[in-house]
Amino acid sequence: MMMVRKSKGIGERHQKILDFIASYQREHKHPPSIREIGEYCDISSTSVVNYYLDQLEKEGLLERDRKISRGMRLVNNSPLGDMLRVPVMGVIQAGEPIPIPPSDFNPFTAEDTVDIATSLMPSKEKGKDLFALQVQGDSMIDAMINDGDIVILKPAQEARNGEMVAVWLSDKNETTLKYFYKEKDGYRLQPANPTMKPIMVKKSEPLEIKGKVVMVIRKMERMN
Amino acid sequence: MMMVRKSKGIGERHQKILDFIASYQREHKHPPSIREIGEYCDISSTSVVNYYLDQLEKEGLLERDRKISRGMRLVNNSPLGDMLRVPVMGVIQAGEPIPIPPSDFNPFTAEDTVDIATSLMPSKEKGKDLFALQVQGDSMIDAMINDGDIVILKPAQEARNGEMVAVWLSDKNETTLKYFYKEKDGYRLQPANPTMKPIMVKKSEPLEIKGKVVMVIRKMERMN
DNA sequence: CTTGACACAGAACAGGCGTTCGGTTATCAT
DNA sequence: ATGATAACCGAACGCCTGTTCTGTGTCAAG
Repeated sequence: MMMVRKSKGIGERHQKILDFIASYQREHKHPPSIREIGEYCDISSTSVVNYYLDQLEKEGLLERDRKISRGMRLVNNSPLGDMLRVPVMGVIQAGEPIPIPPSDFNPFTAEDTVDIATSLMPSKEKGKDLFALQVQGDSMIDAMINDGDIVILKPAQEARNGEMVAVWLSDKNETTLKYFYKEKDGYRLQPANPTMKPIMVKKSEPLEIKGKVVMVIRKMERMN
Repeated sequence: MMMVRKSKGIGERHQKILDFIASYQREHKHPPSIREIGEYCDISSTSVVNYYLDQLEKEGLLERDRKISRGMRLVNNSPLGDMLRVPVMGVIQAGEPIPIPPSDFNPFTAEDTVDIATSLMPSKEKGKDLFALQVQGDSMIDAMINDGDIVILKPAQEARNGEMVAVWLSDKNETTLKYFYKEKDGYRLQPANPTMKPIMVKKSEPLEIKGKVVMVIRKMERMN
């Protein structure tokens, strides 16, 4: 019996071909040939595979370089995207100042870095001046940040309401991560955990904003 | 006159070939053929290109799939490009079951995905069966996981002590993320936040482990 | 000077691989 | 019934492409 597609949309077999191309590309680092597609999809004739590839191309899901071996590529997502290399400047912990990179710092020569896909980065923080810190200790726990977490920061001296910032309270000799709110009589540092009380800082008290938190990454690595 | 290489290291021509392969790959999304390399590098014989490619392969700068058209790939610098594409299967929230991908699921054709650099992945969880869920609501707050966070999970039906797991408590109709500990009389589900009390589950009560949490990602996106 | 390693050229061979074309079967509207 | 169309098969054709083999000129060591 025949398939029931009748010219509109994408059928099961089209999908299977797309899946195969993607996984083959992933595994072999180059696209499959028409005959390899046919073998995987139980299509005995190369002309039928060609027939389907033509349709996929018309649907805009595939690009083809005719006459070139394996000259096809999936056109939707860009699997080989770019990523940012963010330098890990050190650790952040209560009672210690926050290390800040010098302006001429080159992330590619840094010893310790983390790679972040640009597709993961919020908004337009794609600038290259980002830096990362590893959290040490449980002191940030009211910011929903655990021991060992990696926080990615964008250097900043001021912040808008609702942004999470890294602040240095010099009189308390304390480093902390909190949501930042400006109020009439000073600043409110709101923990991320809503069950916890905010810290109120008067205008007279010193408060240095060191950076805005852009992202938090927690790796769950346990034992062996 | 001849080139002056004499068997050791990489010469000017090797470098030109590597550069060409890289730029050709960027432009065409697939590697060049031997003859195309020859044309660009002013090498009239395919055997000479092959000769150079062999050397590059011996140097470990190139990999080749013999007999396969354009079956070569640069192996050296991968500061950019080595990432996992993890499908976002849906949301996780209290009172809802956890969506689990079918075994034949292909992440590369998924509509919603997140890209994670393999360098960020813990241990050897580099398998392709990972999936991601977006946290909805504050119910996971005692697991140090906030509304909007992305959790990356590895499918699992059982866990070892100390691992963070996604569990489905069918009698309480509740989904939750907790650290897992097996004890004499049942299981202890320990919140990540040490100021909070654990949940004790008796052996008689139903407890379904759905997956182990491998990573948590929090994007701090605020206003515009 | 001889020898051998090295860096090439060129041609021929053999598979790989996309393309094309003539047929076949099933479904469906006319 | 009949023609149109979609979904196939198989084989042949021919370019694409990697491989291999023979040969040539250079250069340094013995």
